[in-house]
Amino acid sequence: MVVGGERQLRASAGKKQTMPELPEVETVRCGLAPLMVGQRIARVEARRPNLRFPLPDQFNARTAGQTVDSLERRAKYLIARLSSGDALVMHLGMSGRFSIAQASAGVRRNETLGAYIYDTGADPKHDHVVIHFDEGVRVVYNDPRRFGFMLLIPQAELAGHALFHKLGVEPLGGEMTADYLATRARGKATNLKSLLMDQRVIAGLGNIYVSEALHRAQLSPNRKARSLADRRGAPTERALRLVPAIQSVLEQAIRAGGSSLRDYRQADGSTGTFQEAFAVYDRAGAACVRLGCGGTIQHAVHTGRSTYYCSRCQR
DNA sequence: AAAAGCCCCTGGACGC
DNA sequence: TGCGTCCAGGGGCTTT
Repeated sequence: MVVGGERQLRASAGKKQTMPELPEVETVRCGLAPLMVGQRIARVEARRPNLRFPLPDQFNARTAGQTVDSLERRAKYLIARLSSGDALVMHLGMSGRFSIAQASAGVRRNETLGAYIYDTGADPKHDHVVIHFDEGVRVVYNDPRRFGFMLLIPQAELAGHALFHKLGVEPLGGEMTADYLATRARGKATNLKSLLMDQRVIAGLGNIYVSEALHRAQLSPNRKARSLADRRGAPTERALRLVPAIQSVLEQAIRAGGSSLRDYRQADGSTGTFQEAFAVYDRAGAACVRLGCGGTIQHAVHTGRSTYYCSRCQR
């Protein structure tokens, strides 16, 4: 696998790219963690001054020589805790991706590299940040649209930071109960799609998985959010259906390695496969896959985002 | 305060 | 084939 000293797969899937949501970010985390955690950063190379936000002041000075103590995920953020006490917070935005390269010929292959390789087939001109590790591994951040960002935040300030302090529950963390959803939805005039997209309510859901979860729960995206609660604020049967629908779709997507079509390649060169299991996303005009439904997938727009749903079985 | 709209950015799809 | 136009969207910010 080590070819010409550069170990970097470059291939393209030739498919439409989708954005990273929770399952994709979790897939990235699982792939990067064995390469980064416990390793010492040799230097960080910022090839441009900013992504969505300016890259951190003294980026290299504050990271070089630091060890990565852990790599965590919160919502769609990756958080690398450094031995300095800082946290490197990374967000992939719409088009962010990581690839991994080994520095030079003759470097003993790091066996953990076999776990996941993210190759992107991405244009190197969008390789904006390169993290060089002592062992010769490079973690390369590529982001054509530059909606992603990286920030250095003292770990002690993470919880209170504007990015995090308003975030809602993790959908897979055990706090997302029907009672919780009912409490947060009670009295809300907005539609169900917008409620589920609201990161202050549930952290990490995005456009694809909201559509998929609503189909799984047989709930219309147009339904009023408040219909998840009854008059006394107790969860309705709809809220009880929604919880396992959200969780199962996310768990299935994580098991499939995410669904981002061109990204997050695994060691054998395969991509995430969950897009093959989409029931509604990007399927406008197609037949509903629910057995015996016979409906047709509709396209709609909620708060500026595409929504896909079956108007027959989602009520 | 809640809800909706705007904007950042680039590549890909599409129409002529 | 080339060029223009539109669309994708996470989330911070602004407006209503």
